[in-house]
Amino acid sequence: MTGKTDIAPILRVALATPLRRLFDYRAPAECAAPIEPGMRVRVPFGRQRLIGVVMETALRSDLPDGRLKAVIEPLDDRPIFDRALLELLDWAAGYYHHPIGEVLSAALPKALRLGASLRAVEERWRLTAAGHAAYSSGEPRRAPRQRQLLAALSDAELSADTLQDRLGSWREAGRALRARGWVTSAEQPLAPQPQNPVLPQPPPGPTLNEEQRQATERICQSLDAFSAFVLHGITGSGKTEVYLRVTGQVLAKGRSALVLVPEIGLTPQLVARFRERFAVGMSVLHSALTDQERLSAWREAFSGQARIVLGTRSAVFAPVPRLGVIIVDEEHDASFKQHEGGFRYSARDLAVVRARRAAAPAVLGSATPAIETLHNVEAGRYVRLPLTRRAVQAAPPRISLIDLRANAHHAGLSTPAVQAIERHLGAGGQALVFLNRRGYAPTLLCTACGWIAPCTACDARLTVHLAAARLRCHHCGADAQLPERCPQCGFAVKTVGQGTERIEETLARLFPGLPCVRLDRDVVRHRGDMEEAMRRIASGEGRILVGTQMVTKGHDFPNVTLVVVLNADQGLFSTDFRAPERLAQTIVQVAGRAGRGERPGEVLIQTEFPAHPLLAGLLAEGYEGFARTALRERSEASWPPFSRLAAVRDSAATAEAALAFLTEARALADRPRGVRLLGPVPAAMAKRAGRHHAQLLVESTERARLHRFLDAWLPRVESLPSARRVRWALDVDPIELF
DNA sequence: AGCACGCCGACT
DNA sequence: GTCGGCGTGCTC
Repeated sequence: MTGKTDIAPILRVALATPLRRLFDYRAPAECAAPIEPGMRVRVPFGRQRLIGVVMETALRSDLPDGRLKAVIEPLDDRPIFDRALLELLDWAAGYYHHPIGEVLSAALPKALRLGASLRAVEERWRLTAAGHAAYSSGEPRRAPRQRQLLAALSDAELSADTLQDRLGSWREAGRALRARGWVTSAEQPLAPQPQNPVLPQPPPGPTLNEEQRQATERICQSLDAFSAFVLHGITGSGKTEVYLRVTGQVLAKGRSALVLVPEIGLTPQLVARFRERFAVGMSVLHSALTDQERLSAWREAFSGQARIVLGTRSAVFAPVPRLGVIIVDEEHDASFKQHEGGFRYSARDLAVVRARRAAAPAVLGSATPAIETLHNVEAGRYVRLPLTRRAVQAAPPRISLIDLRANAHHAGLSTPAVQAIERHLGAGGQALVFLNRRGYAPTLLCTACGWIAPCTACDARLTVHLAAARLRCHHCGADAQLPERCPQCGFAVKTVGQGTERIEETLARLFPGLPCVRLDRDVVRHRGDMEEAMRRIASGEGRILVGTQMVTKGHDFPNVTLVVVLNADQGLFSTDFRAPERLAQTIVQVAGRAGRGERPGEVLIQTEFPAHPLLAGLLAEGYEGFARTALRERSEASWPPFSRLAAVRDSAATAEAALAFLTEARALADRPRGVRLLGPVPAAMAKRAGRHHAQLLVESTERARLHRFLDAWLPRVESLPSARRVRWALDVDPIELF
């Protein structure tokens, strides 16, 4: 035993297993430097060797000495998670009742989970003296790949990447030559690449209007302490400019900024705005990166080389030394909530917790803040900073309803809507038609026997994709040929209902010669597709734009003067208490696309229920009026944020098995205090991708009670035999219900 | 989660 | 007679 390891001989290690505890290990016998919390270590675990993270050090273990194993080796010479991040993750593990090892695992890029080095290093290969001798004497004679590798290295040391470029697959040969002692390899730190080396003095940015100035000032007044700000700015009011100004101040103080966005693919404009404004390193983290790209982006953040870290959901865990602000753009967006897999967290909520711990401000920006967020404003926890004026054009769009019961409509388009499109196109504007359903039609029906094309794996109908001549399930991805006759009775089939593909076809027929541009996942599949569509719209080549949810996010269409919402009615009568909020946000967001240029905008919403209070309220009082009503309704019904929810969800091969586990779990909750259990019930679409889903809700008016209950209950639920026969997960603060 | 061990069915 | 099904137990 040497040095400091004597002082703390026990390391408590978090491992990526579903076990809710740490594992004690002896520090390795010989170790150059002490191992601290936050460092990765390789440890023996049963018959496996795993990589874990040291959470704490201790003088002794509760385990008898004989059962303790020693750490194999440390992987880091400094903590991969600094103290603040480690504590945040530990807090998150507690809040979301998820095993700490899996939480830490979710916070690291895959390459680092697998043991990649913290620092950017390069693997350099070179010949040994024996290698040079062997090469000169023409060896090896019968292994051409090895001979090529020797030749490549004969006059220069080369990096693994260079070898890959020159020789293709060379690893096999490399291993063989190393075994013979002819070549060696070593890791060498890579010089940091200079970033934005030639960027001139950043542009000063446009003049702020009074509201933007006040918001910026208010945030910048408290850069050294935690505050949560809600930048509530209508579309086009210049939220981004406020983000940029605040970031500028943070950078000037020598600190760094973390910016979270819902989906990076849809916000290239935001990335571009930051890049062109600041002459500092910037790291962009999102799901479309390869493992290696993600690793380098993470390293840029970790090393402090990147002063702005911009990314999607999991970037909330990115290392940001001297964190000075966290900005969450479009904070209401549901994609900030991870709702699949094991560790289900809200990046927006964690951003606020992280900012508090970093004594830095959190800025939550949205035109349509989440009801929870507005409640936090009312409760005085968050400060609302309103931006009510449009930067470019003063008049907000005029919104009206089209009563589908009183107006003729064909193929989903009412006569007033068609006339409005005609009028706006005639005036030189562009029209945006919004329908949240891709494909040609949602149903294929037999005209004789009434057969409807079903998905065999889901409780859903197959969607007709006419151009591709396919029937597809939008829930499990099932894909079949489009039949011409009913497979049951052989009679003719017809399509029923509207999708974006069909709307595009209808509009092409109604407005011949005026090209449509469609924007949905079927059209925008690859990188660059979006840019191409945007170019066609911006150039005016496309006059009518048809799109799904995709058009509500991020992009500006300056010449669009008319927005038509084809079907606002999905969501008006949902059992999910959050459905109205989502609908209102979608309507306001899509309406915000109209008239962002100099012309005034018009928004038409087609509905069968023009008197519905949600639509009426939204029209009369805008999003804020809606939010007031929604908050009152939630309060009366005691839904979140006036109560706290957690959902246990599971899936199994049969509905019985899925329900059986939850029923047993519920039975384990004897006399729960201040907590209600609701269910279990089958999920809304009970069968999905061949599995049956169900859920059990846990509700309490007090967060602390809910969490105390979960702490006691979950370990018992876990040990149920039936827990091993289903796939289950806990979702704290679930976003979608039933 | 992995990975072992351990007992009961259809097969080279 | 074995290969392999998944039930059960354990991992510092």
